[in-house]
Amino acid sequence: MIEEVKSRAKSVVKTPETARALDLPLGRILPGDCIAAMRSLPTNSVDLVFADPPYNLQLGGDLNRPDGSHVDAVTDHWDQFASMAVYDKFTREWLTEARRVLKPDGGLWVIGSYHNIFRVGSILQDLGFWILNDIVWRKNNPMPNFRGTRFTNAHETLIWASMGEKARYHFNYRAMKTLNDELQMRSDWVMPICAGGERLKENGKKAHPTQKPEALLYRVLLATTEKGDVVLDPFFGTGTTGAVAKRLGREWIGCEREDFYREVAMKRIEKELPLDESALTTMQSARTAPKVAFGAVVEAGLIPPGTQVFDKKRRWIATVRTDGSLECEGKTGSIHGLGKDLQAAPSCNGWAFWHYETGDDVQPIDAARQLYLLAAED
Amino acid sequence: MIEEVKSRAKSVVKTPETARALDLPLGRILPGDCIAAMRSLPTNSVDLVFADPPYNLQLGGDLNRPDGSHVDAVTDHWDQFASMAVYDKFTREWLTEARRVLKPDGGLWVIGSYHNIFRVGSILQDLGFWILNDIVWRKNNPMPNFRGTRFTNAHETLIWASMGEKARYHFNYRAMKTLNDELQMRSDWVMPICAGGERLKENGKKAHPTQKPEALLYRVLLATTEKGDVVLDPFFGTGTTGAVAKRLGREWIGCEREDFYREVAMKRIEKELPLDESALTTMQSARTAPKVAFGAVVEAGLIPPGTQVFDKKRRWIATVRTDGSLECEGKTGSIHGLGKDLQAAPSCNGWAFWHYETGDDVQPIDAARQLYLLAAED
DNA sequence: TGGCTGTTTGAATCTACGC
DNA sequence: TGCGTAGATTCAAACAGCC
Repeated sequence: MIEEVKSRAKSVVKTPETARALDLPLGRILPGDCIAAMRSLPTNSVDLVFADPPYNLQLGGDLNRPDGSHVDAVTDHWDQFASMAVYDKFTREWLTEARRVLKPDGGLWVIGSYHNIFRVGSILQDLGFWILNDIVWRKNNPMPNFRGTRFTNAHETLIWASMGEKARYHFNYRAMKTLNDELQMRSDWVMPICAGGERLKENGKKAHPTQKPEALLYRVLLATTEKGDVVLDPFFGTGTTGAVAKRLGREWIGCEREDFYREVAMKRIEKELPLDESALTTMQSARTAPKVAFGAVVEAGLIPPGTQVFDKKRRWIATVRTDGSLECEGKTGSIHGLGKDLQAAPSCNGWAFWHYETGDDVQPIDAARQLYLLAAED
Repeated sequence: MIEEVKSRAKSVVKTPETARALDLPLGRILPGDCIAAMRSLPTNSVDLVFADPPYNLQLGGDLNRPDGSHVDAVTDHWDQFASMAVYDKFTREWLTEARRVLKPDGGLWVIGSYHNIFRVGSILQDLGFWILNDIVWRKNNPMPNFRGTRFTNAHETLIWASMGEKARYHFNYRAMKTLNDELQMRSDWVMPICAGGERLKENGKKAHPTQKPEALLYRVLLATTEKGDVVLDPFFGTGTTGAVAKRLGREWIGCEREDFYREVAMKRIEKELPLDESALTTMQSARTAPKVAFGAVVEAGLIPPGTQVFDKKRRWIATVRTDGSLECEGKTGSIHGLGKDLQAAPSCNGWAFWHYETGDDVQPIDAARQLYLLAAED
């Protein structure tokens, strides 16, 4: 049996029931300003924040300088500076609320372009968030630069951060590797822009100018949340985050000030169907890094007690014992520990270090672990 | 003293003579701290600043690969800063000097990673620079994430900025489009890291831990400078900027406080040969570069009829025919079409797929296309 | 010489858990 | 919260060496 992953999955804690006990407005879009809306949420209650903040400076209504004076024309350098200060203040405020609402092991994602992402990145670092990666969404079909004055702006940037340098966070390494054809998922993601049937339209016009592709949210949520986690999107728009969260069995909360977007989003999410339990469970088991004890592989008879295992160059030959430990030249230990000791190395991955004979072939004992995993799925 | 800028090309203004009249230390590496060194340069005198500042990596303990080998990390003293505030102050100071030294129509490039680029981007915006693009250097061979804790950090970010929102700047749109097979050059550039023969070594050890690939500087300088322009690199290191500038007929000035790096850089740049006049003229020509048919390359004798071309692994060897088509195992077709058919692939870039022998070297046939383009116009 | 195999290496904020 | 220990973890490209 695959042993339960206790700490990372935290399946006990992360149930919708727990979330509801905190009186979270799950599956709802809070109206009004997102900063005020987030203030109504309890502290340490949310597992992930995904934010797609505006980066034009029209933050609704007139612009005001930090001292309250009115900014009338964004033309001269002072006014650029003033409007930038307004944007920074707004950014600091919503990030501060996001930080309060997040659990200590929660995650933060923000997407932006060169107009705003440097402001956002600096401010979230100043607030104590710890950047884990910056991700580049490389667009397959970007808008060309019609005037030929710059490089075609063919990407957007996402920042993924934890609550602090020492904070825990969730990363489903295996799921990402599986998604990427058994190679580590990289920091550059190639995806088309949102178009075609996925693009929401009302009366033939696109409902939202910057609707994000569902594939983007799919990867974000699969990588950094568990089933049942609560995802908050402070700039909900037409609800891509909510739609994908519902599909993947995650709980969601949105904030959106525009009535029209809230209506479109609710209509959209109602139509969304969650993947059924078995699909999610399969995904879950594929995702939670299946820790297999070598002892279980021995127990299953894939590498019986007494088998000789050896390093690639056969400098050391060890004997497998009933409890899954190894014995070599009078020393004993786990597959990792003994490999480490014999080589006098700082560390050793026993699965890759030790080999065994399979018929006419020699393979790392990791091959037996793979067989074990295949058998365990049925 | 500086003449008014009238046109984009400004070939009359941008001569080394003008620069020398300003007493610029062209072709020299200024020792000591770059901020002090830049203070010795006249105001409004430089056309481009390319900066590869310390990233402030803030690494933890040692890191080993899964095979137990040790990762040679960037632990040099020049990358250590006491705090983010100290790093910000340093960044503001060198950017301020860069701004003073730059001409009103000058350009600024900075390269960094998520550790520092958000600080740099924010500060340069605060100083009045106007971001024109952020460019993503997507590495096709990055270092993996050995512990499986995050996404593979597979890119670095460059910021390209002008002196202000209304400032003029230089962008060689046509040269970029030609370089990109007649498609607009995008904001994501795929290039390998600096390795192999290009990587400078002293006594068998790498001379500099973070040497940048010449291809990167080549594209930067070709895109945003003219022949004869003055390029300043405040973090010169082993002189990639200087080497490529010299090759492309640009003037250069470096700042570098480490004696060892200065020595290595000067030795390197002395060996560098400038491209000849006709090649440079072609490169900055604003005239429409024709899309090159492989047949034209054959016709020009760069790859004569009868030449054997082959894929990198030499699975297929084809013969070049007079009309620029290929023949292999009884099949014929264009460089793209035959490559596609042989591999049973959905598409194939024949310029990159087929290779040929050049003296003692093997190169993609695209190299011949580049030669053709250089020679095509006087 | 050539093909094959094994080794080395690169801007990296790189573990989890129990006591 | 700090420390000790068990356990898990890599991709592409350039070289070097060997047959």
